[in-house]
Amino acid sequence: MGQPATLKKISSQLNLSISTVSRALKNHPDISENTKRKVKELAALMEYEPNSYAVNLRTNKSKVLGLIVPDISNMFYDSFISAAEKDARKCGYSLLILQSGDDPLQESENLKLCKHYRVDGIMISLAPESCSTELLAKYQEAGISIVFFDKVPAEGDFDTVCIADEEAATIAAHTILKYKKKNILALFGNQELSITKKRRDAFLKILQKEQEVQTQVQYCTKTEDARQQTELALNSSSIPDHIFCMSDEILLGVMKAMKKSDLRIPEDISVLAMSNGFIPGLFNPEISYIETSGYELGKLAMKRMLDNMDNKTEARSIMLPTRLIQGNSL
Amino acid sequence: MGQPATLKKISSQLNLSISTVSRALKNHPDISENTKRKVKELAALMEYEPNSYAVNLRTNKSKVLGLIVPDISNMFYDSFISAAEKDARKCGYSLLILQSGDDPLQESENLKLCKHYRVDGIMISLAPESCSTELLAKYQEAGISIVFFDKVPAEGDFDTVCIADEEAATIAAHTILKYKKKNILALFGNQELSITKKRRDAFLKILQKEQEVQTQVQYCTKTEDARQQTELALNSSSIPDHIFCMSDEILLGVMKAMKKSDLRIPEDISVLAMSNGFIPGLFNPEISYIETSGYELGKLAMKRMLDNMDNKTEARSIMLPTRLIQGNSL
DNA sequence: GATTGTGCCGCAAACAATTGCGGAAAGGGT
DNA sequence: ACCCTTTCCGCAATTGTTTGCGGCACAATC
Repeated sequence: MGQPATLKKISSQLNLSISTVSRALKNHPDISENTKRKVKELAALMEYEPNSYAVNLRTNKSKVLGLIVPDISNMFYDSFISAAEKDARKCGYSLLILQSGDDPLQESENLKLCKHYRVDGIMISLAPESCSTELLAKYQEAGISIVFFDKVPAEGDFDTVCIADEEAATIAAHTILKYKKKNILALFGNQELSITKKRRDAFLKILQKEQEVQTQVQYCTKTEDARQQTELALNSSSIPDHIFCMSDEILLGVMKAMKKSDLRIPEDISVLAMSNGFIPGLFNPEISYIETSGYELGKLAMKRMLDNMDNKTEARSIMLPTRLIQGNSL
Repeated sequence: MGQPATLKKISSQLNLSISTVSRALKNHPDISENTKRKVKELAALMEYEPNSYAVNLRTNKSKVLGLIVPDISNMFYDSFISAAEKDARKCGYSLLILQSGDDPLQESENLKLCKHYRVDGIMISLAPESCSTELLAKYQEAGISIVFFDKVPAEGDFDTVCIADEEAATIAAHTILKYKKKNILALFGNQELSITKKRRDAFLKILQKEQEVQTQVQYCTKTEDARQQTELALNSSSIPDHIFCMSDEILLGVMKAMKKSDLRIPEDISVLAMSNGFIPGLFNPEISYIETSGYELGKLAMKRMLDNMDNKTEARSIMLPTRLIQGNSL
């Protein structure tokens, strides 16, 4: 019992051929009920399980999907992964999860790993300055389904699933206007990312129509940057009456700076964020936010991947609708 | 170029045998330098890569490790996974990550999946009421390295890696005594878990020696439970002068309740938690905590796993030391 | 000229599962 | 007695890689 059971071992025990055992276990009509019963009994006893390597070798399918994210340890991505894993499991797929660490080099290494493990599909959120799209296009040619999510390529004919960035930013801008805010500090992330550009452009498109509204845009890649930017603004001659945060990381920095000031939310200054939902609830008052759900995006992306592998539908972009979740910060 | 390159294709192009090509690529001394050069050039051109299924089939090794956690979307586990993935990659291993959802049934299904994919090792944090230890013992017999982490089995001769729970709880208790607290509300998690028992017992062992110190113990499985318990205590006739939180989830519930009251931290009531480090920094004042680092535990567990697979050392329990991180809540 | 040695390479089996094809045995019909 | 059908099963090839063994050809030695 030490070594795992194989068809060969079962067949030699029963004085049958390997092929007969294989067919018996698969209910092939050629095999008599009597033989089937005996084979199945022994197989169960020996805890036989087909060797997945051998099966994969023949079928050239692995039932494994590659999932590449910048960092697993991240509110957004971990909920994405959590959702994706659950839905993948339901359809018999497992996930090979790899981190790029926002490094283009490591990203391409990850892709090679996916190739090496011959995954059936790859879901990827790109690193900044990624140069992996050509490689991915080649993989797609070779029959691997590719789904981009969240950080998607700006160009190319690919399957993408992402937050409805323009819509979300538009909702945010309209909400801020509704509350008659006039002096807005808008904090965005890495301005190289298309996600940042999309959100910023849609946001500004609304606000710049209003002549009496002042909007100051700043970019901050990290929480600490956001804290400093906020502190600067709060100590400036024209203190903003509203702060907009493009992400959870930025919101955290803003709130750290707010703690040090004695401005009240929302009486003196209001706050609106775009968030996965966890962080805004931690503050008092709870921060209003436009929901950008990693969990929902994970479900959507996995659905797309599974559809894709069934019936090679053509490439298209899918957006996850967003909505305003009201806290008391506005 | 559509189909992936194989030894056979290379060999037929060069009029060599498959075995010669294989040996040439592996720098076997039997093969002439001339042939090696030609083979390697064509292999590079055709982007040859050994079929991992075929290799695995022969070697019966996969270079994949199974990693089973209750939920990926969790502060502690996502930092654990992040660390584990990085270190695994360095040694040529990849991770198959599965979620049990704290469900014993799904946990055993995950284990079967690991078996099916013939992983080289399994790292697992057990679900409550798990009944997987026998199965895991069997897998270990079959040659799969098993490392338990965080939620480890109470009994059995296994490799375990976990937070030094007793030490952490002891530090917590001594810290609380140092600040002369007399009326303590101590909130613990699911009392079925050995992690809870260990922390509670070590904690109480110190505090119950002190006659003038009152300690009220409550169990709360979720954030909301913790909030309710805290609210109850704050509205009771004897308001505690200190709250101890066994975990981040509990700390969140406590702080939600605290927001509604006008008690000041640390003047009116002090707080000490056990935490991964992220949550305590979000509050004002920052909460003091005993560090229970998922990231460090991930590094430690992966090291143990890799050691284990190299030189079958005997089973042992490893503890990750902890320390007090001072905020201003005490 | 026959033997030995060396360099270079191919055959075939092994890993495990799957499957088209063919074949033996048994039964029934003429 | 012969043929045909049905039932049940095995042979062998296939997927790609690895490896022990053996073998061919050419050169060197006795």
